Amino acid sequence: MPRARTTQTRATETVPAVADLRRSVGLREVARAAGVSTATVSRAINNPDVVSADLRERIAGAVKELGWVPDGAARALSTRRSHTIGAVFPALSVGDFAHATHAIQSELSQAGYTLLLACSEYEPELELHQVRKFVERGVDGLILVGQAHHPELEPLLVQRAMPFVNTFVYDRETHGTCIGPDNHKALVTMTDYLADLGHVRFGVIAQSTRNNDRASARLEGVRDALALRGLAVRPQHFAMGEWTIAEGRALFRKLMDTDPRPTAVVCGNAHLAVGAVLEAAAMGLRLPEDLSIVGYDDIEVMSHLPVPVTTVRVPSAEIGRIAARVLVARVEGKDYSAPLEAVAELVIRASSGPPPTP
Amino acid sequence: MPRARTTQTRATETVPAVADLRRSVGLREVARAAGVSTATVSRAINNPDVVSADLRERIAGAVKELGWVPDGAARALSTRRSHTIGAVFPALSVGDFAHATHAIQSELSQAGYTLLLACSEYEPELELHQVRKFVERGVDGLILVGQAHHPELEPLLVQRAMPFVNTFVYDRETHGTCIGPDNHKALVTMTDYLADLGHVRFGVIAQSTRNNDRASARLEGVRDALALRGLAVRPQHFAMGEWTIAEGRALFRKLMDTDPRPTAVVCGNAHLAVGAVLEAAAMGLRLPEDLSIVGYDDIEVMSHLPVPVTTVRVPSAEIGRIAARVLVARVEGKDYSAPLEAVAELVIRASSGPPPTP
DNA sequence: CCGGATTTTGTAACCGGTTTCATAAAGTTC
DNA sequence: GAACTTTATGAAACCGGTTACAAAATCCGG
Repeated sequence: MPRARTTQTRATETVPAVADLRRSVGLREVARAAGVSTATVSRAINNPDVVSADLRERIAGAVKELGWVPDGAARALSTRRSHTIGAVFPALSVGDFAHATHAIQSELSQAGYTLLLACSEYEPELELHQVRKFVERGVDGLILVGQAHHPELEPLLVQRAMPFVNTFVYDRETHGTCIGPDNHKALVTMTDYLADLGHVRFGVIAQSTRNNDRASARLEGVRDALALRGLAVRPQHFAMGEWTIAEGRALFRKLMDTDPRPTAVVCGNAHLAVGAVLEAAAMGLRLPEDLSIVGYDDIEVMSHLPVPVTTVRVPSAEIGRIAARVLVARVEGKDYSAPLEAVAELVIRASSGPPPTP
Repeated sequence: MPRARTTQTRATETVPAVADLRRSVGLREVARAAGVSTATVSRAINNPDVVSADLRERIAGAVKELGWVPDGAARALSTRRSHTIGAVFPALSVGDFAHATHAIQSELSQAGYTLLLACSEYEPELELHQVRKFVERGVDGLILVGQAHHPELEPLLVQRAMPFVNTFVYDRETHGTCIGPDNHKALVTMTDYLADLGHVRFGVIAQSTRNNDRASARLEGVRDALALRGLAVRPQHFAMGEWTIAEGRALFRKLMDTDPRPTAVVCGNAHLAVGAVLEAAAMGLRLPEDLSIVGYDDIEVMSHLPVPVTTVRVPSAEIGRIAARVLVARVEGKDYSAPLEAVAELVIRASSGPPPTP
């Protein structure tokens, strides 16, 4: 900014103005400027009440004047606290996780913490690697997704007494370390709802359950609920693939290419459901008269499609928020009790109804 | 490990076996165990070639045995490098940003860096705050979005010689510090395309341009392109709001509630476009016979709607990847030249065509 | 105005790595 | 084998804060 009066004087001296640029100001400099010891400056920052108002003011002045910014690394080294929380998600661009990330970040930021983010790409090996990196970075706690981790993961954390929470899962067995919906129960509920409407021939379009205990649990939910009624999904009515709209369309088409067709199709996630519903429309099938389609996770478009889609609403943001709070509390030794099971609500819309009467 | 021969002797002394649990192992311990100095251990880790194979092996053994993990804070303090990059996005759950985040993270991780993530909620004040926090945390570089920042932001970074890049914008003037599409140009192209089809009455549905120079630039693009042909958007054909599908529907309805109606509606982002298209369908309008609707940003659902939507494809992931690479290169003093302008490609689908012949 | 309790402040030892510089060991050359 | 490089190691200073402990200043009742 200060374009200065360069040409003003007769270019006699070469200005050594840039002088102090290199030597960054530290606590020592501030202390000297304020005429106190470094200990006092440190106290004035972290524990103002124990410093006399007089000095506190002088120090504040010096800090501002020198534009001092405390060095996080030094502080972390000294206090053994980085005020940093690491989160490892399987993917970052998936709606749920993106919303959770946002909530976590915002909650942490408010509590004076910073979020370190990494991605495991649904690979336990990579998850372990990322966690290890975070431990090296000195995070104060960790947020993970799911309960099924690499076998070395838990020992690593337990050994270092590193606080962590598993999100997007809930299970009475491990209450206290997990925060999320009960995936199994959610799909039992959904399946019961459909079965109660009279459906008997169920189809399932699922995302890969590889390294994904949430998806597995959901699948099991459908199976278990059906089994209780003596029903099962026929092999040709079951399809598994990626979690894209395109895949949803393709798999749905495959399911419809059978005889008899299923009368209710349960989709393992939102994108698959959107794909299935759009493909059904393209095929000229009427929902719910000809068949019912339901999804999992309530992204905005679900309720706006020509036929709004019945689904399970997962409060991702809330899960993130609670995870962050619980973790921060644990790190700081306070205790914060919150409901750890996130209720996954069944949202019934027009895409589901009684099976067609033959 | 050395569970020792505790019960060997007759349980005389109370075993202080748990002893070393608390005292975490540090470089010193490793050095002692390997019978070398700390300097050598440090070198064995960071600069293996200068250490003899013999010692290197002994040290590796000690490290593994003691389960030592280097302390990032100490290292950061000593090297003045945190191997950490901060990114501040206006929002995290928006598709573009989520994809970019993912790409950045993955790229950084590969280069041995960790991503710190924060969110500005489209508030310059908050952005500044987050950036400040990151500076304190000692990040090596910063990734921002847009070019319009809080006035104190750039000075803060420049003063500390902190490398940074602005993403999702491109502008010849500031080449070198920005990576993204030329938002203005993209919408000029789009508008020209529509005008060339014969459209004259344009409608615009835009997201708020408050603190969003990308959205503003896009809007200007439409205006400028039209002005070149002596055209302008009538006030009643212009609507602005949030960036949700619901809002898109509402605003579209409002635009259609005019006489004469626009024959081409340009939407400022993907969600608004999806909403507009779905509302058009609900209103029984045929695309593109009755009118054309186009969007910005190509999310998957755009191509799967009953009438696939013409839009501009923004390579968010690529933007993130390049940003990460450029920044890392800059931090490490290498130079890495990459195309900084991300081409925003016009994707023409069924939702646009010539205006109806009256 | 004194002795003891209380509050403020300073000194210096950490935190756990990296790195400079000196020294010891090994290798080269003639 | 002496003189000179080159290479491998160690001792100790340093990065920039925090904090235990001691010393100094202030307050207080009697």
